[in-house]
Amino acid sequence: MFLEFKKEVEHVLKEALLAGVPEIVPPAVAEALDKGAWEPELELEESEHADISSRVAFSLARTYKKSPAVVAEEIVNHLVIPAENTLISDAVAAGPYINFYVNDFFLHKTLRKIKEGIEPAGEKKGKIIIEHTSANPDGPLHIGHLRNAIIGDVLVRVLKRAGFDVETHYYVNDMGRQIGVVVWGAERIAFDANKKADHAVADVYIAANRLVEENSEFLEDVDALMRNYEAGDEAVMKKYEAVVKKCLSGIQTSLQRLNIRHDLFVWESEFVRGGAVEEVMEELKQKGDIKLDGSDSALLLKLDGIEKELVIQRTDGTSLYTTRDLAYHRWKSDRCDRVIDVFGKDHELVSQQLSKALEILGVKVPEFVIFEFVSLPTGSLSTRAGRYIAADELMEKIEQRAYEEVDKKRTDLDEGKKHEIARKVGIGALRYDMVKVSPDKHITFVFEDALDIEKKGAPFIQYSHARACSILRAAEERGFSVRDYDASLLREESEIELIKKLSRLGYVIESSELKPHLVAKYVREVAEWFNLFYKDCPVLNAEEELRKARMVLVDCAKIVLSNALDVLGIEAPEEM
RNA sequence: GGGCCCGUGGCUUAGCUUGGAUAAAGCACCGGCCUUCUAAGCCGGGGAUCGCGGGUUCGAAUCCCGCCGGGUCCGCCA
Repeated sequence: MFLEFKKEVEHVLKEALLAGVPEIVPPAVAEALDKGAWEPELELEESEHADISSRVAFSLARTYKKSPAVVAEEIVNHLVIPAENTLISDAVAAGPYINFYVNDFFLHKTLRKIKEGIEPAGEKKGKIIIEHTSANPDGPLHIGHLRNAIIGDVLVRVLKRAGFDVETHYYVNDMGRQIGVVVWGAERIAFDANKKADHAVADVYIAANRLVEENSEFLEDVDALMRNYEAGDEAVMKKYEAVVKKCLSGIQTSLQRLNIRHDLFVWESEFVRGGAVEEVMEELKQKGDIKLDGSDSALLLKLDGIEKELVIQRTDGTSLYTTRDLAYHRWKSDRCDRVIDVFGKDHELVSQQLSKALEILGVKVPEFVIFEFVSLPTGSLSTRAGRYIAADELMEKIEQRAYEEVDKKRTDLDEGKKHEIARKVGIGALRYDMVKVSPDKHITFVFEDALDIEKKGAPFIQYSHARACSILRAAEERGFSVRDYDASLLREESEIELIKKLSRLGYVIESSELKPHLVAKYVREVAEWFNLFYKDCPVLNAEEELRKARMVLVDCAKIVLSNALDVLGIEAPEEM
């Protein structure tokens, strides 16, 4: 509803500017005005002093040669708020600011719209393909992957809500050396059948890697495997497929537990065998600034503004990761309107090279969401040094920690229920922790902090939701129902502020599309306001008419909380 | 060495795109609140030279330049 209010303010303010400005504007602007071409900058901003505020008077003050406060006053004098069917109650000049306030109709309409159901955005805005996680299939996910996966997944959810048709990809790097090592290792080391598939693969990878490092002839075996795989040798392909699929099945189990799913797993080898990589290479040779590296003739591509040339083909003629990625991006680009990649900071240069090369090919350049690294107090993550925390281990511990909490607080519940709540709270806390911070902020992962359910993260929000559910449950038990209600009875500050907060869901989704942490902040604020309302305003014990109105408000808060949590991929428990 | 990112109370952060109304939260700390819908909650308190130094501006956490500290990348790896 807030979006509608904002639009109306924009309209009204613009009309006022067009009506009020002419006498004093400079000739150039006056001329544009005559042609109807002047698009005034409204400078609207959120404000603690109003529901929305404009500081346009500041910038006009210069041309007016009057003080901002006087200008604001004059604009307000020209401001006409429609007599009816408006969401604006008032516009006042507060010094240099023009403050706009919502009216009762806005509040009523907000509740009505929420009760009718949260609309998943009216018109379709086009198709987006978003790639995230894409961890190499040589072992389980660790915390670094987790940040990628969770940011990516929240982005997917935000964009879907914003009205896009979203397809999620996991790009499977099945052609790298490390996969070759695993496949080689799988021929002589058995997978531990008692372990989760991806962990079993990691064991073999680590063991095989050690053997290969100690013995260079093994290395040649691996190279041979890689060549044969790229060439499409049937028997080798079968071996690869078995290993990669095994690992992916384990990874998918982890992702599922996190409430994340991908629509498509795209194997990079498809682009080699399907000829797409070859096509890209040929085209780059024609359109790009190509040079040969020495006599051995690896192919280098010069990219605008980037010091280092990009190697697009090895001396032996085989392809490289980046070239295959180019083919993948061209394919994606043909199938959608926007391409979004969630990459770690270490891939930033790659993303720039990718963009430049795609420009040469005339392919739509993807949008990148680059997130900074997750490190441990002991230093940066390193799989080889054994300095990492597996996602599975983390989920296990955090759920267990959540269980202890539920067990302590709800002795009345049965085990199944307690475990279910613990799962929702634990995973929710983890997801919230990963997404609440801006992607370009470096994170030091402290295990104890992540396990600390007490901090104002997901559990706090889920708790508000559970409280709302609890009131509605109790109301039902007492036979209270609401057919008609009078929203104008909601006059307490905490009631009005809560409604205003609820009205912003659509606005937040709209305005934070590539900034998932803003959604996290919003949900927390809704929960805070709900808690204030909960404290201030008894629902069940209120006089009948007021009770009905408050029940509606509780219901709306519940709806917004669960929807906003869903945008974050966090489940909303009915009780905690 | 060069590119990119980060640096806001003791700790973790929001605000920076588009400069404006007392710099906003959480954790921790101190003090209050369970005979009323779940205290995983609420209220109050102390605590910030917005890394440092210049500049632009009527006005800078926000824009520009320099510096310092941390991260990351700079493979015929992925």
